[in-house]
Amino acid sequence: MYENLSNYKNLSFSTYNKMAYCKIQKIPGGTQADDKWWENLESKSKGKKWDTMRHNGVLFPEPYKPLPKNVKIKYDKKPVSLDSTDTDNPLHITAEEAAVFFAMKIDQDIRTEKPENKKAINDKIFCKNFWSDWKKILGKDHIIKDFKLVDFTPIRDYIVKRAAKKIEEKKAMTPEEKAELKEQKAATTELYGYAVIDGVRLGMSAGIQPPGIYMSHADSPLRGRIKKRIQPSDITLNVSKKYVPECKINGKPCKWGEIVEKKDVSWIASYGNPLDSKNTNYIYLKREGSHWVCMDDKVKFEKARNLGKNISKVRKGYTQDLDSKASNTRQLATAVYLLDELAIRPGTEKDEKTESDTLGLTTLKCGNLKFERGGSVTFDFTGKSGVPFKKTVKVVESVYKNLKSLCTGKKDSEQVFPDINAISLNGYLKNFLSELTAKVFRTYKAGSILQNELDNCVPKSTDEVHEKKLSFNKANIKVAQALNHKNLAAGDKKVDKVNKKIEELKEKKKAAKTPKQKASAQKSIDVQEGKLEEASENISMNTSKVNYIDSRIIVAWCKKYDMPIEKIYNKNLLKKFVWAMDTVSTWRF
DNA sequence: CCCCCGACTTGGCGCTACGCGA
DNA sequence: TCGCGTAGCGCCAAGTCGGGGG
Repeated sequence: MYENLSNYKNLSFSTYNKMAYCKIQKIPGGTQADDKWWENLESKSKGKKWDTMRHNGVLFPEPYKPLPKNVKIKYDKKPVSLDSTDTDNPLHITAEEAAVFFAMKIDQDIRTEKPENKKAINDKIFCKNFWSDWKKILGKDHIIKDFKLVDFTPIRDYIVKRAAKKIEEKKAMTPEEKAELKEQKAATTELYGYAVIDGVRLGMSAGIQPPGIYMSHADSPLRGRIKKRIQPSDITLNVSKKYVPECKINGKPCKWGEIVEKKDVSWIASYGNPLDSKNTNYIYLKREGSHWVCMDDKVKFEKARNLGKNISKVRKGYTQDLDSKASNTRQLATAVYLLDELAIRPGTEKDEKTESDTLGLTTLKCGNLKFERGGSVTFDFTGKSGVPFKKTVKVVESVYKNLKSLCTGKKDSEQVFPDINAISLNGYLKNFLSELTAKVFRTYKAGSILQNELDNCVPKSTDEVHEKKLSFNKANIKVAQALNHKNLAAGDKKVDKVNKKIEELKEKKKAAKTPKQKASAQKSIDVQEGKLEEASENISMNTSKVNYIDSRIIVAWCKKYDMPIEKIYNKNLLKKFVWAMDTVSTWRF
């Protein structure tokens, strides 16, 4: 598996990088990264990211395979055949294919809502949006006129059965067949899984989004709309002009939409979002293998650290403004106080016609605030991706007074901060610290909480690895709580499950005959109990680990207490944070 | 000058490979 | 060896924010 962290002690950033990446970078057209390559990387003139970029283009999804002729939807209880070959419409999808998409969603829950009443088929907007797109594919003379009379269950039942059969077939495969399948996959990865940047091969994921139905994470007014099938002519490739790859779809030659050579960006290909071509989708290097992401991460954490160094100055600044005579300034200062205190996202403005009405700091409405006795305020709103945010905090007197006056005489649906937005908030923050933006507060919060928790967490040298891991998790949970990262799908079942397991393990411990068995049972109990808090609040630690926690804090702690870092970071995270591995044990956020 | 959108980060969750206990 | 549960990986949705362009 992974070598122990101690092997990497005192390696420089570039040396470690080379160890991680260069061993595997032998491909036609790509040489191994040498010192010069890494030096160039750091010294590239501003805005320029690469000199040569080479890749084999993008990978299109499989074409649609028609259903057997006897599998049909029912319209008004009678079987109806749908066209399965004509894709001559703006979505490039056959009428039957669209029906298959819908049939596979009818039992699915709309995310964020209670499952019992929120099957997609019962969601009026979901159905209305699908119907309006499907109607266009069917054409206006089609016999299907009333969506309510369409029964998709025959297709659903067929697809479910087919999927089950496929699993059985896979199980029944001989080792040789399995090996061949694996080889095929590897061959595709070999061809489409890498880009060569300035002569160095790096992982990319070349897959174009397949067509389907747009499933919003929250309550987007566009949920249920059909996402079109992307055509080669929709694709813009970013590639060195002398290395433009051949365009092929299902083995047939085709033509790329556009070829560009934009050296100031890191994307490899782009195309209009399949739902709404005003937005752009991108193909990038894999996050964990991208040297650009590595370097940007480092910059991001340094910004957060800089906020930490200057936090008293920043606090002093906005505290003064809390009592400013100008209403605008008071609003800004109050918002920054909340940013600092609660690490809420800034809340950029949204288009209510096409986007969910999830909220952030500057878009909060008076109905989201409740003024409690004793100077506390409860914040209750739905945030990014439909995650509920509900916290009660005691605020300083000026903030309480400001918030109260901002909400007095206003309807619940009116904005708490009518005169500010994310842009003006960021502009205001620049007064205190250049390069400071609202989201930096979240990164700063994550770093400072983890550093604090780990400072107070001093494992005994006799502790086993799993005990150290538990201590670490406790600290990580604190961070995830602060950032309100949750896993809603698990519901309440998770806690019950953990509790049940603990009971079982206790029984097992009682029944244990040898001290060794007893100890092993206790270890399992510890692990489960460690999960209890996480489960009870549906906390998800992953997002903070991937995006918010400065890996240097973790590396330093691991070195200090001889904790193998691979117990905290998986393979990909080890790669993503490769730049931090030479951090010394005394390093602090 | 301002606003829209380009480019990138951040987010939850479904799927699957894999490891563990029976 | 087999079935089962789970971590983790990849997918794609949903944010942030600065600067290009009208």
